[in-house]
Amino acid sequence: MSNSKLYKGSLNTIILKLLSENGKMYGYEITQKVKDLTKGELNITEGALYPALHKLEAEGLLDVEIAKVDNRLRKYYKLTESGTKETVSKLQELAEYIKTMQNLVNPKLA
Amino acid sequence: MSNSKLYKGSLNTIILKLLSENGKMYGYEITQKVKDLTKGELNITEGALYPALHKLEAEGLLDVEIAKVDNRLRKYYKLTESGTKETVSKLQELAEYIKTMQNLVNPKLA
DNA sequence: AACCATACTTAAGTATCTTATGCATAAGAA
DNA sequence: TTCTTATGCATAAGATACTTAAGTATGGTT
Repeated sequence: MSNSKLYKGSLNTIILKLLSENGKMYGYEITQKVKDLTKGELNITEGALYPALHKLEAEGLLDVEIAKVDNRLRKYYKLTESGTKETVSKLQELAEYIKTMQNLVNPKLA
Repeated sequence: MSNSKLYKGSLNTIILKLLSENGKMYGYEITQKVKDLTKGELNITEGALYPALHKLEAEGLLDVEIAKVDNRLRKYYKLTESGTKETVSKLQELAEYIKTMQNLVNPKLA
């Protein structure tokens, strides 16, 4: 996913947030979007992404819709209702994490 | 370490930064300091901390000094020279990670 | 006497990710 | 026209970082 271990644990948050912004996306599209938005700093590997999508679906946070474009398969994912709630919660967790870490690392601001 | 998976991968950064601030610390002290600074939000478990300290020592980033206080053992850790360098690098990574994630999650600022 | 705080250790299990491989279609370069 | 690259998904094996849990030991509190 990246050379920095810090990204461990943030993949689900990224997926959920992107879906909440873009309505529906397919896996490959997500990898490209992330590469784009981060100017190449963050590259999500397929080996991480697809199992993550399957798990989120199994947990009922995502719905799938299969499409065929140019004779190629695409699996579009979108948030379910509970997926939308989870997105809010994950984003709060991220904000909280960032605040906590800045507090630890930059205690002069505390 | 915490209910949020986001902390996965940031333990080493936390240890190194605390040592760079406080000169030398022992394991138990680190857990208490983190609990303090984060008002209880982040609790580092012993099962995570002690192996991490041993590994950082094995990598040459930390030096150990054993002390006996009140008939109890303490192992004080402090940064080596290369540990100090690594701390700088880890803190840069953290800043970079935060920037990237805010970009992904808050793209209006991009 | 029982419990909690201090202090360190380590083993077993889990989760997340990397690395690698595989399948399949299409477009572009050599 | 053959080879590479891009598109698109899937999954198994291994690495890593953590959780959970148990163990050892001292000392203060109820």
